[in-house]
Amino acid sequence: MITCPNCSLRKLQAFKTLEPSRLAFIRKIKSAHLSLDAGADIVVPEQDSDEMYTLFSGWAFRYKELADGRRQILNFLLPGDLVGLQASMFNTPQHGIAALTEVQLCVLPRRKVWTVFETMPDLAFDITWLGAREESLIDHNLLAVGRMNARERVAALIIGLYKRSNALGLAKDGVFAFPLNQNHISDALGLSLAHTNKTLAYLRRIGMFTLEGGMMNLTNPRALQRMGQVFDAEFQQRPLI
Amino acid sequence: MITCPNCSLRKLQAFKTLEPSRLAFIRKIKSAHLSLDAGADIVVPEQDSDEMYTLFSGWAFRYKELADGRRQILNFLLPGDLVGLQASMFNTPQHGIAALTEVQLCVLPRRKVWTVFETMPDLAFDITWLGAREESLIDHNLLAVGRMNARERVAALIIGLYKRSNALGLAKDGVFAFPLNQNHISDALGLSLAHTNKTLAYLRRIGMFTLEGGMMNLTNPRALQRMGQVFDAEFQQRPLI
DNA sequence: CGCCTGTTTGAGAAGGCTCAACGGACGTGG
DNA sequence: CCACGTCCGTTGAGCCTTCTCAAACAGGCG
Repeated sequence: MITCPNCSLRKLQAFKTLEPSRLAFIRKIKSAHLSLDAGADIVVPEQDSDEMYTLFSGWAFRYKELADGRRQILNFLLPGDLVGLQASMFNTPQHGIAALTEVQLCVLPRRKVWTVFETMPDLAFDITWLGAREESLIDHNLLAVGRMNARERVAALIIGLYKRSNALGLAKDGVFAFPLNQNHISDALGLSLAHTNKTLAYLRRIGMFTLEGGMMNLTNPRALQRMGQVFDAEFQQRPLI
Repeated sequence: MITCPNCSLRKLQAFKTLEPSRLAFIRKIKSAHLSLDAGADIVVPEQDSDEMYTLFSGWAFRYKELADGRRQILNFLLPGDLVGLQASMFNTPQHGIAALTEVQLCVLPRRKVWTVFETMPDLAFDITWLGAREESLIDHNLLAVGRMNARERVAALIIGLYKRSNALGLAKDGVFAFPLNQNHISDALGLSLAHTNKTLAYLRRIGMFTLEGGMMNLTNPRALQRMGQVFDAEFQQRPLI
């Protein structure tokens, strides 16, 4: 059941207090729910979109493409993430967003974004904070793609997704759902498909993880974290204001 | 002279209207100016900062480093850009910001950011928009670093900086100030210094540009733009709200 | 003059790429 | 129930873009 009280946004420490008045307001501006199958387009590049979303359940990813088809995945979206903030701030989005799994979205009409800023400054602040948080994730991806070798990149990606899953209560004892295929991984890390496969095989061989049926099992999270140079501090909590 | 009316923010289409009341408000929350020499740290990673800035003049850059010293430049900051929005939204910044040239900054105390959201929703919206714009620039960098070869990356960087300079009125006939050295370029593009040098030499040899005394002269902007696959649409204007 | 920072150039190594083929799992239709 | 197509993961051979290491050069400054 899709209801605001159990929205993952609360797990991100955003929308902390949920007084009746805020709840009522949120309910009023939220125009609908939306369910999409895995693979569906949520935002299409260059195509105007009049909506912004919140990801209630499932995974999605943001990407850009070059004219000849080369694709770069910019970041992955997990429950509680804002979908299409950038798109809603510009006239035409310069990136695409697609569903990685089946997803449920809460729809916020673009015009209403302004209403939020006008009438609910703390909510507006939350939106800005979520935007800054996404940028921080992209920063880390850029560091990985620009300055890490293949092993380090893969390690950083896996650990990063694990930590985010964990913060949402979606991981247990190093085990969590991992819906990416090797194509997604290679496009996220700027590697070729073949080399991604070999790197994954290597990490598996040295006992870093097992992966079957879409479930990732980290068998040596310490070593993986060290290899990926991912620090807890990267995953920040909301500030006090 | 540092005055709000001639701030480059206006050239970005932000802070469009400048009525006396807004101007007075901005002046009130702006606590000081700050001048720093080239090379100075503006934000130090992991070190709490109580201030956010607006870049009035000069260039700066945001970067991240790995434990062993490998550095990735995330994006460059030009006049009118927000400096440290992310840092001000988190408790401790995960990136550093350094001055590339001599810079002049307008200081906005971190606590006042909340005041802006509370009392000036349109200004708050501008801040969020500037944040989304920065993210969009990083997106493009990530695409370049992840999926372009060395020539394409260098071309994309040069053209991107040219377009931004041009939008600020800082370029004329393909000529503009280019304060980066090859170390900055290589760290921004995820290339080694040696290969960056060879790539630049190649582009110069085929007549794409000349560079002397810190002035970049684009002698074949068309070809350079094609090589970098940079589109005008990447540099968006503010939406209508 | 000597030093420092930044640029240039070369030789050799290698990490990652391309191309190609194969295998397994799964779903569909005859 | 089997044949087939498709999607995804796996593996190998050879190549090439980019890296590393090293050295030398140019300009500015105390």
